Amino acid sequence: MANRKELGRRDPEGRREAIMQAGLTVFAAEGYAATKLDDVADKAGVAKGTIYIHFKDKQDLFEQMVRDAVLPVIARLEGIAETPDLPAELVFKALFDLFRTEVLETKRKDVLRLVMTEGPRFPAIAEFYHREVISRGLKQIGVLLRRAEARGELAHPSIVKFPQLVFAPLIMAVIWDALFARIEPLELEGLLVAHRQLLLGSDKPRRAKS
Amino acid sequence: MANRKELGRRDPEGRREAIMQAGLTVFAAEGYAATKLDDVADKAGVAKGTIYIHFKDKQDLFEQMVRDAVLPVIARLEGIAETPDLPAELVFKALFDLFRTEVLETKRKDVLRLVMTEGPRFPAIAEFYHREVISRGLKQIGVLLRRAEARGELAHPSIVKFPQLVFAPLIMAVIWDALFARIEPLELEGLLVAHRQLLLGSDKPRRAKS
Amino acid sequence: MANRKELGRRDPEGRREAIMQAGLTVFAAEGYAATKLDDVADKAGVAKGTIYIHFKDKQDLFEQMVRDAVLPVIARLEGIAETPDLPAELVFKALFDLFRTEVLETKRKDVLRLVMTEGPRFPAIAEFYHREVISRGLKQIGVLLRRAEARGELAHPSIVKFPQLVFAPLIMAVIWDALFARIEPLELEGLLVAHRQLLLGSDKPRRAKS
Amino acid sequence: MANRKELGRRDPEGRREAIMQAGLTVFAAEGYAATKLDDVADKAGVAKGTIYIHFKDKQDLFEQMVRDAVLPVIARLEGIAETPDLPAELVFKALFDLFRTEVLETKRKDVLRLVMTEGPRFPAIAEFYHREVISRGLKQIGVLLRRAEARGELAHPSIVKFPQLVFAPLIMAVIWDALFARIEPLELEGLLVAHRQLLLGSDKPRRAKS
DNA sequence: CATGAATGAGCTTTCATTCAT
DNA sequence: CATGAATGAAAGCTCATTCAT
Repeated sequence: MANRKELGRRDPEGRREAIMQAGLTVFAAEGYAATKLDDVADKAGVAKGTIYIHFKDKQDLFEQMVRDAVLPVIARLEGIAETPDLPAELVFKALFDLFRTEVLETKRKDVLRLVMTEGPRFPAIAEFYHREVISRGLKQIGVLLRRAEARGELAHPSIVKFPQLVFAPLIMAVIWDALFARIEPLELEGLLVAHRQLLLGSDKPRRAKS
Repeated sequence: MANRKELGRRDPEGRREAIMQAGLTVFAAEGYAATKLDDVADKAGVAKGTIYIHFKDKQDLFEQMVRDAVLPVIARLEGIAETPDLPAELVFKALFDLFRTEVLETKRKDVLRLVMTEGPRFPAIAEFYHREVISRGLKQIGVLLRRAEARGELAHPSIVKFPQLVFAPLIMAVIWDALFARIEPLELEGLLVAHRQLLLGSDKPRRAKS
Repeated sequence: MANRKELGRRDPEGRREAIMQAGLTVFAAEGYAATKLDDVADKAGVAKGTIYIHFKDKQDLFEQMVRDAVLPVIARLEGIAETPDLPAELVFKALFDLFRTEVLETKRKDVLRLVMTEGPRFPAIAEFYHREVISRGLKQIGVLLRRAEARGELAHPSIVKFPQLVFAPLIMAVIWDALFARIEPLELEGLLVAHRQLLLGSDKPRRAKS
Repeated sequence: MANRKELGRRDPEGRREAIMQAGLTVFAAEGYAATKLDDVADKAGVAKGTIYIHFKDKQDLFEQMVRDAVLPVIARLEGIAETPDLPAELVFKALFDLFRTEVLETKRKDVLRLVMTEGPRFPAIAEFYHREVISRGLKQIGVLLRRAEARGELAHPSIVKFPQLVFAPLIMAVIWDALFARIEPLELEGLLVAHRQLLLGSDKPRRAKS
């Protein structure tokens, strides 16, 4: 794991990055409290003391790591609702695919889970996440939902008031995966297709009924 | 905090119970790793050593506590789909109301959250929970969904294959509450109403539009 | 050094005492900052953690130890000036002998030195020492001096305003001993005799001269 | 604090000097063990590594600093007893005034205190100080005392054998100042006047009595 | 020479677990 | 059974010292 000597004796940003990467891995595996900075240092290929050059303390490393991992996602959030002429079906597909490939199938999934599990003990993290990710995300989803409703694309208008319902299955998927992946893995793509059909009420099955 | 003297000096089962209650509270507030058995003992009104009379170690206390808190819920799960003649709308309402009043507005919400957050480090807990709660629950929901689909009550048949979608908003609600209750509390009842409308596709709003 | 097992597994006061004794020894030898609680624990014959049962932290151990060592001296201070009819010569002799046998030739000498050397970093200790020892001691010495002056026993009345001059040689002796004992030991008794002669201006030598 | 740039970028001796000055300040404030070379470097306006160019290690810096601060005092010591015709009163006044203005009211007071407090852990320093300052000083004072005694100026001849009594109040003053300056400042000049009167037995007050 | 990031031994403090009472 | 003082293995953090730049 350790890539000692791989990064030149002088590469501050690289070291900082390596420590945060290692931190993410260990925090995700052990949880905040059970994480030993010794392990993080080992995995990052640095000495224990080096962590304290780049971060004030364990908590600072954790918070910086979360912020750092979340920042690139924030940029993406702004652009979701940008092409207003696309049918909602495609937009939601794009949205869920983005989430799947960029979060669920990535280490960012672990950051998301850490936010969920450690957030209650890190108000600063919870607030940051709400402000930077949740409220922005909900706003964007709100735009999408209202536009879709205006076009009659929504299965039911009441979702407009509860945009959280749109991403609830994503949250569940993260949790499910962490708990039950080995016991009963989730068929994620199918789940998201079904969820979209619920949201947008595709007509084919309905017709089949009448 | 301590209810010393409240349990009549001799009452082994009461002590065990008190320890688990105290454990639940502290585990929920601090997380497993950050929980000090000193605090648990204080809150339970017993000496630290007493914990080791009733439980093998910290992990055992945690697992017993989860099991104990989950058991009563299991009993209820079996009976959900018992009255086959009720319309799905009412059954789901009953189901969600049950979950809301018996879990979300109870300390059991904290147990559920502990399972979600600590589960990855406690395979035994994850397996137990999957076996005793999740798979049973999904089976029951599956029955409900198939029955509803047979009657044409479902908004879309694809949910039948993904019964997890039914409780995804409940999971999200637990997480949301723990993270953002203070920042932006969730209007739980409305959310669940909307979710039911999505699942069952109530026609009224649609008609009102046409 | 360690007297492990010598004090019964239950003897809280004994353990506390042993830790303070060990602390005194190590603090005196190494200074506060350089003292390792590991060494204190070893010397006291207890486990490291045991220190934290009896004392909040290292600083608390230090302060308690000083207080504890100083307390018995305080009691004695009150009684110095009690027999007003004795000639000053005898009173001062008794005073210096007391200091010599009870402090300078005792471990209390080390406590006194620790107060002097560490006091600037422990305002609480400095204040405590001033309040409980210095100001009381000066008051008593003041009484002695005024009484002696009234009887014409003093070599010079100006000491009355500077009672610190009375114990200055004692302070010097403590310092000298710690620094130069091996190089050039101080002939303490002679020094104190000479000091008394200075204070009280014994006439014999003068007469011998004339 | 740092006087970066003040020493013209190239001035090895200036840097060495700056480091010792900074060292003196920090050692005096924190004590040897608690002094961080980081702080010394900051205060000196140099990088931490620079200290190791000029000094072998922390201990070397400490010892060099003490030596360096003590050297100029040594020169003065030699000349104290040079004008044999002056009355002892004036010589002692000059001596005490010198000590007061050149040590007690100077940073050298801190060096003196450091020697007293850290000396027991630095035998080299203690020996150096004894050899270069104490024994020379005592010799000079011895000369003065014998000369004064020969002229009948001494209050009592026994001081001749204990010249330490002459500077004991100076030691006490340094300690007192460090501990109690804020609580009960010492009236230094008056103290030294009284001390001189004790040593030399000025006659005026005596006469006033008779 | 000067720098300051990096190192890692070492220290204080914590806390799950034990066991004499 | 119950107690809680005692234990000692960790873990977080510091800081004297080194060395590539």
